[in-house]
Amino acid sequence: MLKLSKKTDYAIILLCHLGDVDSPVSAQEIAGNYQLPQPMVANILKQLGAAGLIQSVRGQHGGYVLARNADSISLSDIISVTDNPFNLVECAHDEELCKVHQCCPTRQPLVALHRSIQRFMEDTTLSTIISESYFENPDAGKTHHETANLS
Amino acid sequence: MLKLSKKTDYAIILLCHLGDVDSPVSAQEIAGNYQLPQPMVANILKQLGAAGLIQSVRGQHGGYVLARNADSISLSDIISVTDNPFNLVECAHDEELCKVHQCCPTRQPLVALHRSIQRFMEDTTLSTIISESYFENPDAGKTHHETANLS
DNA sequence: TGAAATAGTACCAAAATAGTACTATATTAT
DNA sequence: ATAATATAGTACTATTTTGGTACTATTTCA
Repeated sequence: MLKLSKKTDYAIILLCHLGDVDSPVSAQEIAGNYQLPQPMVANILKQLGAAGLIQSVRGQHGGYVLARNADSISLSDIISVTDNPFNLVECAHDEELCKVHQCCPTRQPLVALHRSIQRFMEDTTLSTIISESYFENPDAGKTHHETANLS
Repeated sequence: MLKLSKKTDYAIILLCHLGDVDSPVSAQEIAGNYQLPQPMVANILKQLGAAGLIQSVRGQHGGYVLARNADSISLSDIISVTDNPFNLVECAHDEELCKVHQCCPTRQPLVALHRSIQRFMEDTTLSTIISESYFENPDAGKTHHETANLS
């Protein structure tokens, strides 16, 4: 239906939270904070950890911290973990998947759209998202980053 | 999973076909031509008809023709019929749907992405798609239209 | 009047999404 | 030591969406 999954939606929220804090944050803590289902949050954090976007700290006062700088984590990275690698149309990365690629009218323009969205998602980083969210909810003053833009 | 449904994919193919022909084309004819399941094709055409994008001609030599000019049918129009109205994130058109809109970091950047994609889909018309498909499969010579572009 | 087409609706199966549960392991405070 | 609190890994379930089918009625024309 051409929308982001809740998993991705949640993941962005979680990562933004981690980007704001230095000490490890637990799944419970985040779930409580944003009123999200705790097991879901735990699962997503596990996946993000396995993918190397965040680092886990086990034990009693454990939790998660970002594994890299917030401006080197792109929206594309996140979506690759929580959805699948982005593919607007199946044939976007493999022309042979198309039954009618000899005469398919859709490939050219849809692949163009695919690439544009892809680039946007690569250019939009966690830094971008965090700074924009401050712009909207200015209860803290942080530096303002450049925003990737499609147009 | 952030991809177009088959229904949308098929719809674009069907509409492109109709855009190339003047006399009514039947569901069977198109299904056969592109090797798509006939009942699916019939259903999609029904929906496109109900939505006013194409016009039906009943009776023995009936079928469908475009109801309007190909350059006044946008990708957005098509997707509205075959998927749902496009919504990258639920809150894109209704902020109140967001449980955490007080502190949600995602809204601002994702709504920006939403709007960009939306605009692209409004700017890309059936004409665009048809002319680009000729560019890729040049077995006929037609005029070349401007292409909506995200970047 | 029969063949070929759309109109309308209802249905079904498979796949994806959203969310849960359980067991094991690591860390630390007491 | 050990209890408490955390992640790690995996497997499972329910709901929703998608993809596709079926059936009956109506229209048109040869």
